[in-house]
Amino acid sequence: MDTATRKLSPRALYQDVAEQVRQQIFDKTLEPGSWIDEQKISLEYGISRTPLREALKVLAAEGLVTMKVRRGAYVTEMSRDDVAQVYHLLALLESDAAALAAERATDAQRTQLAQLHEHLEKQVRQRDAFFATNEQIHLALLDIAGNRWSTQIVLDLRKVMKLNRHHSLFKQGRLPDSLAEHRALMAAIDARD
Amino acid sequence: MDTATRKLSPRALYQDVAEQVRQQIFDKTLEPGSWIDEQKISLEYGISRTPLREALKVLAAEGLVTMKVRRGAYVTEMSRDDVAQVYHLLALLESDAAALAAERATDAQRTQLAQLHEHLEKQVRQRDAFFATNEQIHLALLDIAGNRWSTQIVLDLRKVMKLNRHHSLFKQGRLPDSLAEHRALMAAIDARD
DNA sequence: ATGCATAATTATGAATTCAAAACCAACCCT
DNA sequence: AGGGTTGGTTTTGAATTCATAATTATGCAT
Repeated sequence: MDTATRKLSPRALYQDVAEQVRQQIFDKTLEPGSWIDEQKISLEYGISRTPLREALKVLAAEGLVTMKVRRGAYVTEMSRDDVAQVYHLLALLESDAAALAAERATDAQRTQLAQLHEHLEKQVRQRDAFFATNEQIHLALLDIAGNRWSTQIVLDLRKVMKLNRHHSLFKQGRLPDSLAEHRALMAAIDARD
Repeated sequence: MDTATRKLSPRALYQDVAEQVRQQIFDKTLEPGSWIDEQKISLEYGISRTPLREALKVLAAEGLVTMKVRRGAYVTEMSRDDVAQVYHLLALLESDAAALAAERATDAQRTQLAQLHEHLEKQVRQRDAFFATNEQIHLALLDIAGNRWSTQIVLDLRKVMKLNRHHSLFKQGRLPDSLAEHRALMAAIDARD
């Protein structure tokens, strides 16, 4: 990699690589269950295996890949049980964040949430936009709750959720429920409860 | 490292190293806030920097160390806020696990829990033994709840809790509370609620 | 004497090299 | 013909080497 590119990135190479591999996992270029060929990928990116191996350890910690001794890393496969478990966990953590947010939010934060919610209501027909705003709201709630450990865990869990191909279908079916929950949530936040 | 030792360990070297550094962090050989000298430690262990660096990335993912670009890694410092946040999270996750366990536990698992609880009651005067049994019960509950993601997160959070020196004092003051909670919990489990 | 600039040192980040374990296939023996 | 063994190939695991950024120290000028 040329020096000019390096200068512009405040991140270490292995972090960039982790992000690229993460994207390849999300867009299914690297399929769940498939082994990750270190040599092939490092050649592909024009780097050595060292930063790639460090990146793989980061991804393993996030749960996106699984490492087997002397066999290397493969993309994690999510069973139906795994999906249910992670979904349960996300619900638990985000409910907690919402409850804390209802107590602690400042007036400015409340108006911001109200705006996002209003925005959401208008996007019921546009799935992608809806999900994007939905995620924004959830992140805002986490931010207001102010528990950095909780936030980090939710971000990681959302990543592994993206591994599952039934993910969008799953959420799609729950769209009306989601909207109802959000309305109840906004009411609770207004009531500071 | 000699081949005989290697044969016996199914783990990779970086995992062993991660465990050793972890212990050094727990027993305060490596103090919170202090920089980790890669060269020094790799010499100390008689290994190269490569597996140590990989181990540090694992520890960074666990939250035990923090990495700064071009500065290396330092042992994470837990602020009072951090401790409160992690404590809150642990309470949330373990309550959830307990609730699930109350629903799902088999008869065999219930008797096992009852035995552990009985054991605990007898150890009120022995702090160390009490904490050990206490932890056993919590792990058993997580196991019964059967959410591997949740279990992994709790294990990681317990690790970072050990960073804090006020940790044991904190728990000490809560010992009677802890016992009361456990009694309520056992009642709930008996009632399958 | 103090402050800034520059050089030397030190430590991290990455590439390369070396070692060894696992996989695969061909061959031999029963 | 089938199964096991052995040799070769491939890939991972770790050590070593090289490059580069950051820190520290030194010297010069004001």
